[in-house]
Amino acid sequence: MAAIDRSLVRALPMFEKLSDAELDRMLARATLRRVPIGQAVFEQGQKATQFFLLLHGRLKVTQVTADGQQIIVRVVHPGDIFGFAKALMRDDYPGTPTAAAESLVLCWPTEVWGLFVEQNPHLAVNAMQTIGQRLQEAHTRIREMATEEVERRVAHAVLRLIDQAGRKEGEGIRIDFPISRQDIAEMTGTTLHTVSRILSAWEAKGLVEGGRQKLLVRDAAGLATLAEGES
Amino acid sequence: MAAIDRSLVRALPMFEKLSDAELDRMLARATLRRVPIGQAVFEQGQKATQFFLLLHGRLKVTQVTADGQQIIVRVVHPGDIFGFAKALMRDDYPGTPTAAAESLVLCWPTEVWGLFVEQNPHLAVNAMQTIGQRLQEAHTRIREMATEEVERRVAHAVLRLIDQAGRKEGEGIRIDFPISRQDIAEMTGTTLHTVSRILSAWEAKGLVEGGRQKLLVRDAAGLATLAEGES
DNA sequence: CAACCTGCTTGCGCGAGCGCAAAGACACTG
DNA sequence: CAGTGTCTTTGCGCTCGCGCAAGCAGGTTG
Repeated sequence: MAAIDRSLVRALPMFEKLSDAELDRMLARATLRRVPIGQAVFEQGQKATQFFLLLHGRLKVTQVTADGQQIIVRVVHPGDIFGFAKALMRDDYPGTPTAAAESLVLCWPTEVWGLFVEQNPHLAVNAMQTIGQRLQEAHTRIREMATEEVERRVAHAVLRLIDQAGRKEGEGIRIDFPISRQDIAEMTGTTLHTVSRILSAWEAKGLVEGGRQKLLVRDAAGLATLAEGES
Repeated sequence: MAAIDRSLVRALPMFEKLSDAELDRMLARATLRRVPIGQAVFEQGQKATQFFLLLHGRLKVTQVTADGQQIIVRVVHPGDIFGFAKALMRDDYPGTPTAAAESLVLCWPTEVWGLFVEQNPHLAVNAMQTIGQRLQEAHTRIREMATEEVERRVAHAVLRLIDQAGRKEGEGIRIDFPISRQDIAEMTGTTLHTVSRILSAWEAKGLVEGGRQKLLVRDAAGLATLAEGES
C-alpha cells in the first residue's frame, strides 16, 4: 500500500496540533478509498469495523425506518469525520452514508481510535466538540420540525446548505453538489411535491433559481427573512 | 462547606471505575444544591460556569424559539450529567433545565472538567458515550417527527418515558414524576389539545389511565403495537 | 437521432391536526 | 369550605400540506 501524503490532511483543523511525525504515524494505518456517486461507504446496521474521514466530495447520511421511509440525517462535508460508532460504544453503524458526488475517503480500523486518542488527547477533545456540535444541530432541527411550518423549514435547510456547501457564482450562491427535491424533502420531513411547489414559488419571487439536481440562491437575505417567519 | 458523602454517587456507572480517593477528590470540588419544583438550575443563553450531575428528582430541559414557542429537548434522570457545555466548546448553555420534581444536584465549576479528565480518562470516554447516546436519541426523534403521524409519536414518547422513568404499580406502569399534557405536546411537536384527545381515546381503549399531571400505562404492549403503526 | 429514464412540475381533492373557545375537574389557599 | 388558579376535556371549523395522477424536460444510451 502506498503511503498517503500528509498534505492531504495537513490543513484540517482536526489535525492542526499534530506534529508531522504523529500525522505520518496515523496515516500509515489508514487506507484511501474512492467512492463513486450513488455508492454507500457502509450500510446502516452493519458491524462497525472502521471509522472515516471525508477528504473530498460529499455524502448524504440516510436512515430508513422499519416501514421503508427514508430520511437524510445529515450531510458530510470534506474534513468531517464520520462512522466512529465505536467511540460512542455502539457496535453497528446507525446510518448509511451515500456519495452525492464522487468522493474520497480515509479509512481506519476502529481499534486504532483508542491508540490515537491516547497518543494525542487533542483528538478526543476535538471529536467531543464535533459530536457536541452535531447534537446542537440535531436539537435545532427537532425544534424546527416541532414549531415551524414546512416553508420555513425548507428555507432553514437551504440556508444551512449554502452555509456549509455554498460556492459563489455570479448572481448568487450555488449549492456545490447535486441535490434533488427529494433530498430536500427528506431533510425537512415533507414530500418532494411540496418542496417542488415551494421552490417554484420562490423562483417566481426571484429568491432562487432551480434546475435538475441544482439550486442557486439569488437572495440569501430574502430567504433568511422568510426563515425567521415574518409573514 | 460540609463534605459530600461518597455513597451518594458510588453506585453510578459514571464513577464505578474510580477509586474512593479519586472520588473524594472530585466531591471535594463539588457543591450540593436543592432545586425546588418549577425552578431552573440555569437559564438558556447564560454563560456556562458549572456542570452538573442529577442525584435525585427529574428535570425537563426546554428550549424557547425566537417567537416564544417552547419545546422539551429531553428529560434528565437521576445519574445523568448535564450542562457540560464547556466540554463541547460552547460557552453558554443551550437550554433551560427545570425541576419537574423536587431535585438534588451536584455542581462543579467548569474549570475542573479538564483536570478530572486528565486524572481519569475513563470519565471522558463515559462522557463521549453519553453524548453519543443523546445524539442517537435526537436522530431517532428527528426521524419520528419527519415520518410519523402525531398519534404514533405520542406513543413513542410515552414508551420512552416509561422506559426511563417507569415504576411498576399494580395494574400497570406509572410515569414516576409529574408530567402534563402540555409537556407531552412539547416533546412530540403537537398541541396540548391533540395530546388530550389522543390520551382520552387510549383511555377508552383501556391502554392508559390519565389524571392531573399523571399517567399510568396499563397495556405497554398495546401501545408498542400502536407505535409501530399497524393501523 | 430516437428512445428512455430519471427527476421536476402542477392540478385537484381530502383529511389530520391546529386554533379558538368554552366548560369541567382537581388541588391548593386563606 | 368557598374561592381561585391550573390542568384537562371536548366541540367545531378551517387550513396546510399530503396523496394521487398525469404530463413535462433534460440528459444519457444505443
